[in-house]
Parts: sequence; C-alpha cells; structure tokens
Amino acid sequence: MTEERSLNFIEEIVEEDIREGKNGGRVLTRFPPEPNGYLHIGHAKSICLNFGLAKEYGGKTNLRFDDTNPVKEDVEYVDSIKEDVRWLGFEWANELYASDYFDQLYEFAVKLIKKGLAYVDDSSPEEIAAQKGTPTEPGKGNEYRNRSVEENLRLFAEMKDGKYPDGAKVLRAKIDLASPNMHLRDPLMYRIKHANHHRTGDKWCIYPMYDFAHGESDAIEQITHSVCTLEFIPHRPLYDWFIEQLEIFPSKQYEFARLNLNYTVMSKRKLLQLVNDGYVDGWDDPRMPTISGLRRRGYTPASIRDFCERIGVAKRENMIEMALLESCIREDLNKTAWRRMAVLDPIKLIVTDYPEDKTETFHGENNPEVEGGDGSREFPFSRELWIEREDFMEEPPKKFFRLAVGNMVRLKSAYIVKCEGFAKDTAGNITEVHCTHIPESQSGNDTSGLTVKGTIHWVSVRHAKTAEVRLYDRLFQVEDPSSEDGDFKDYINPDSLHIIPNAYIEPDLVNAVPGKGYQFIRKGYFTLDKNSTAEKLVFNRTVTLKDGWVKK
RNA sequence: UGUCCGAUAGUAUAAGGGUAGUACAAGUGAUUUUGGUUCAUUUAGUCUUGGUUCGAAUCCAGGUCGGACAACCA
Repeated sequence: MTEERSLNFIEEIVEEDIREGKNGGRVLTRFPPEPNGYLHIGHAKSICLNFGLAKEYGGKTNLRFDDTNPVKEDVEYVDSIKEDVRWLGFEWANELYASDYFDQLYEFAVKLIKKGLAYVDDSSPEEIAAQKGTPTEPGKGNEYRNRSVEENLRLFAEMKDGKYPDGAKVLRAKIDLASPNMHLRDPLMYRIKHANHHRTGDKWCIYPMYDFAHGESDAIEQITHSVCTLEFIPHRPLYDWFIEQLEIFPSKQYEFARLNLNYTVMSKRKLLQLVNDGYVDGWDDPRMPTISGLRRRGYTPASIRDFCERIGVAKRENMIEMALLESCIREDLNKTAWRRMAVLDPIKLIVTDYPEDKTETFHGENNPEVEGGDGSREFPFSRELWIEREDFMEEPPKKFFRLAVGNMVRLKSAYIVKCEGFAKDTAGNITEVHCTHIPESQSGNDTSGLTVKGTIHWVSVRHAKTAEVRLYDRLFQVEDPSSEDGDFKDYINPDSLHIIPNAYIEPDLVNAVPGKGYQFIRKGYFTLDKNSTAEKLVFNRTVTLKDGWVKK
C-alpha cells in the first residue's frame, strides 16, 4: 500500500537529519528572492522544492526578500513575487526581509572587527580586483589590511554615519588572500550607498553585501535547510566561516542545478532586456517563461507544480524540453477545459440541401473526459457554416479523412455531410465548399448506419461571434540562445506571435470567464487574455493539441 | 595552468555491491462523433581505461568531457 517513491538527494538529506534528530526534527526552509524582477519558471522549481520540503516533513517556509541592494530593488517586484507564490498555491510562514536584520548585521560586523577579522579598506574597486589575483595566482594585501581594531571600529562607524561618499571605503572580512577559493580572498561585507531603500528609507547609507547577509539571515531565522542553486557552492565555505566566527545558528546550505528550458532564456537580466527593448509586451507577455506570463498564457498552478515534480532535483546541469511543460498543461486542461468550437482560418461550407431559413439547435458536452460530460451547452446549426480552410482539400493525399469531393465527414455534434463540390474565385482561391447532409445521421439520433473517419468542427455563419485569437510559438529559434554566437536577441523567433483579428466562435463563448481554460476542439487550449472585453473578446492559445496527423 | 561541482536512452530522472526502471519525446497498432483522450506495444542508455569483488551504474585510481568561481550584483 505504501507508494514507493524515490527521493531526491535533498529529501534524503532531510530524512536523514530527521532520523538523527538534528534540529530536534525541525524543518524550516526559505524562499529568498531579490525583489529586482519577476519570478520565472526556474523560481517555480525552487519554490516547489522549498515549500514542498516543508510540507512533506511537517515544517514551514519563510518568504524572505534579499533586499540588500536598494538601487536595483522595488516594491513592484515585492508585490508581484508575493502574488506569484500564492498563485502557485503556497503560503509562507513569515514574510521577512534581509533589511529587517540591518541592525543585527551591523552588530555582527562590529563583532568581527573586534575579533580582528574585518577591516576597512579605502581602495578603489579596481585596486581591490587587482589585489585579489586570479583563480591561478594568489592575491596580495595592502596597507589597510593592518589597521588596528580601534581604527576599524571608528572608520566603520563613520561609514555608517555618512561621513564618506559612495565607494570611498568598504568593510572587508580578513580571511586569506591566497585561498584557492576566490570568495575567501577578503570578501567585501559592506559598501557605502547613499540610496533610499524601499523598506528602511534613508536610515542607512551602508548596505551589507549578499554574502554577508544571506547566511546570517538564515541563521537569524534558524533555517535548517538552506537550499540554493549550484553557483553558490563556492560561497558555502565563506558562509560557514561567518557562522563559525559569529557563533550563530549553523544553517546548512545545499545546492541543486537550476532549471533550463529549451527555446527560451531564464535569466532575469535577459528577461528584463526583452521587456525594456520591447521584444515582448511586458513581464507577463504570454511568451515569457515568467510565472505571470505563463498565467496569462493559460497555464494552471497545478500544471506548473506537476512539471516541477516531474523534472526532478539533482546536481547535474540540465536542459528540459518544452515538450514536457506542454505535456503537463495538456494533461491538466484535458481534464478540466470546456470544449467549444471556433474556426480560426475560415472557409464557407454550404449545406445545399438544407433550407435557407431553418435553424436547429444542437448540444455538446462541456468535457467528455468527465463523468456526465460536466454539463453541456447548445449551439445553432444552419445552412451556411464556417469550417477550417485546412479541413477541405481539392486534391487530398491518400489518408486524408476530412473533406474532399466525394468524401463524407461528420460535423461535430450535428450531421454527416457529403462533399459535392466547391467554388473558386478568379484568383483560384477556394471560396466555398458544397455539401449535402444525411438527415438520419443527426448526432445522438443516428439511424443512417454510416461510419465516417473524420469529424470536423464548425460554426454557423449567421450565429457566429467573433474574437481576436493570439497564437504563440516558441520565443527563440534555437534551443539555447545564450550559448549561440552573438547576442541572444539575434535568435528571437520573428513568428512567435500570430494574431487572428476575427476568428469565428460559437455563441456560448461570449460567456467565457477569465482564468478558465477552453479547448477549441481540434485546435488547442485557449484562455481569455487579461485585455479581453465584452466588446472585443481576446483569446490566448495556451498550447496546441497533440497532432498525430502528418502529411506524407 | 588553481579550486570546486558534475557525467545513466533524444531530454530529464531512479536503481545506494546482486534483473538498468519511470516520465516526456519518437515509432507501430487498437479504440474514438476531437487525426485529441485512453489502451497496448516497439526503439533507445550506464563518458573512458584500469583496479577491488563471485558480482560494479554504484567502491578505488588515472584520464576525457561539461560546468562554476576573480562585480562595491544576488
């Protein structure tokens, strides 16, 4: 009865810690975004991991904003991050900010100065970089390194009191300039920034570096498992050094490989460029891999959580195929989306033997995957219908199951029709398809005994409503834009957005509600765009249906 | 030419000294009033060379390949 599920390496660590009674069996994780951009699907992986761990092992998760750089951060981002985490379905135990700890962090720094483990350096950024050496050559010190504790205490206090301009001085940890680990070569702890902070206002003009704030914040909150991405592995010895010297709670850091998705980019810097340079409509453009973009595109929280579950957690670098994400949303929507009919690229079908003034009302299940169909809706049928241009072929290949002269096809939830002919305009474009119908073949009442291979969707011309439909394709033409030569923006897919200004939709679709997924039968899953209005409906295509039909 | 991390089907991820499994993708067939769904089925993998062992994806050693690390960013 026990479902045997394999654990990822972090779950194994947590389980072992619990077994050994570490931290009294307590599990406290945190999700620590910097409020300088919108969350993306890569963050979703981290969110699902951190919150998932806590949920799984009876613990809690803090939401902590790493807001140590006031010039890049903004409340707009704080708000969007909170919205996205909640939308994904997670609730944090505490909403915290690294800036909550600025006083304590300042005391920590003073303590290190007093221990002779930190000093004020007047060097310029260039000088410090030069003195650090390179990964293969050791760095060397400077005269400031030998300042007395008293002088350091005085200077650091003066830094705090605003006596010096930006960049004049920094506080550095005194560790080892010859360490093979660059992060241990006297890393910066504090820098001077006369900047207004979104939380602390003008209280401070010195701000701690991430490396002197993150581990300490974890310790203050008594985070048991501090989970982050691979690039922080070399920082870990530094965090451990601070914890040891400061004698504070020993949070343990564990690193996993960040998510990479093909045909997109996943760095906040690059996403910001796409937004600022106008390549997309904003952070929530449906082509963006941001949480808000996916939401606007029609992805559901459940599908994203499922995706994060399926990609797993490990330490090797990875590049996940977009097909997996699409598989997750299709699986979810297949079970929940209401079926509707819409014609995106119309051509007129005339049922020549159907009276011009007659209208019949047919109905279709909302969702055949649900027991009972999840209810149904009605739609009118008449002599002239819109069908997809691609559902008729003048010269069909062998296994073409749709309309061609002499072929029969089922009009979904209505009649079987037989194609008798078609009409062309002077340019040779097909303008009409002519059919006759089999009256005994009415859906639900079919006594015709006929079986047909194809079923196509349709909308009554006289009753059709219109809507703008936006079709999205991958944002980039190559799997990994960042690894290509030149600028990643050179590889943007020029056809990533195709707008159909006037698609014909069945009447019931005017009742579509925001946030719900609809399957346009045979065409894909769609959802209302945030800019849709009653006067002008706008649908975004979330994802196409899988298409097993390949022309030979 | 330093330190650290990693390497299992196309893509991910399990197997923790004892049958290399799962998902997605791809192929085939069946069902189907969506060429969807569902079901069945096939293809396809342990970076390399040695060693330990009755037995190695797993442990050890060397190599190869990939990645990370030098910002008053996080």
